[in-house]
Amino acid sequence: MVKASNTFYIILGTLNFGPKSGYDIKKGIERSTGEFWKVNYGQIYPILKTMVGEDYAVLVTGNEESKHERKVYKITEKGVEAFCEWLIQPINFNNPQGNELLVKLFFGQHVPIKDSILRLKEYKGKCLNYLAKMEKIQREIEEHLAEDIQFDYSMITVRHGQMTIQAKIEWCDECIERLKRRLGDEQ
Amino acid sequence: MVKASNTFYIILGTLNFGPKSGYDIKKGIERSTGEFWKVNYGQIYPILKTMVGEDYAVLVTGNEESKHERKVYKITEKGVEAFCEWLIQPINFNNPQGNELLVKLFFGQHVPIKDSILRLKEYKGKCLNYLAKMEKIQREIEEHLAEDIQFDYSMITVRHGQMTIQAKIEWCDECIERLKRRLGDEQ
DNA sequence: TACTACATGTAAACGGTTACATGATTGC
DNA sequence: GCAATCATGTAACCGTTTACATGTAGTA
Repeated sequence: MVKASNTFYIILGTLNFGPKSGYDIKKGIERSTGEFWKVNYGQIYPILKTMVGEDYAVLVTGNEESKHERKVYKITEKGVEAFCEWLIQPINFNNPQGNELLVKLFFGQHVPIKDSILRLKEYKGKCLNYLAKMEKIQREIEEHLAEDIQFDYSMITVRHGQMTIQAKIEWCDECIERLKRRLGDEQ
Repeated sequence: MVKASNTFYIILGTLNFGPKSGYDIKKGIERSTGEFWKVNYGQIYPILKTMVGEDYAVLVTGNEESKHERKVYKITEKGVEAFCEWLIQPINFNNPQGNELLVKLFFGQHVPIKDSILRLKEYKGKCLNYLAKMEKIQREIEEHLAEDIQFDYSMITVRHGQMTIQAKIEWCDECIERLKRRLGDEQ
């Protein structure tokens, strides 16, 4: 298996919903994972070329040589395998490029539900640690920066950290509940 | 003025709190803006070199030629000017590299309080629009994806968007209140 | 006719990350 | 003496963004 970027696999995952052109892929990603992982044509077209070269996808309509004709690509078996393999790889929760957790949860139908729940629990744990760290920083600011011109500006950033992380913790709980319910439905 | 990256100005802003070495800058950024803007030595040292070359900073201790001696840099008047100029430039709220709004609010003591409030109000407006968009997407999913295997996985990502944005809206309100209080204290 | 959306593609530039090299200082 | 931390620096690499080039199809 070739080592490839997350963007490579997100394109592969989009193709896994059904055959698409580069243009369709862009629109599709904008409507689905676009809020937490962005792609542009400068990445899509070269990646599509590599995918065909490496047999992760095949051209189903359009001519390979023509430059302005719509070309539709279909994922291959090898492509599906590589995509599913990538899905179960560990997540970098701090990737500044985009939200890997959300991307992999979005494609969760190709992964055991229990694994998605486990990921959410792992992430919730990290959030709780982070929240404790933020609260410690807040106390430090209140001790060392009280009366300082910087006080309010430091508090603004710390409160952002606390409030968004608190929301993520609640989101984890909601998602875990949602997936547990589905786990129950299946049996 | 030279066009420079946000990282350049964040380093300049850190230096604006007081003279520091490259090592200090790294530690300082990790403790302050590190949660929403990361830097590493591969950026810091070359940038510091440029800063001295362009007169944004000067070396106050240590020899320019030595390779393993601690070097402390101090921001110049030109550096302060460039930093303040950058601070008032429009923000790209969608920069995936880091959170420009948080960075510029953090350095808010060098900007009129009213301008920081205005920025928060502008951002809150964008959040409200985004929330409306998310709620529309949620309705679309409920209409078109009900009973679909993808339903829960799409809901997970949409709910993340809704819940984190809701937290950001509340954060904006809290920050606006905080800064208004300070505006009152000044008079 | 002109505008908009559809559609593909490349090259250069940009910025950030990683790996590596080197050495000084502090505390056990 | 050894480990950890302090400390500076470069080069290669990687992935994303931007600018540019080109052309088609539908519609007002």
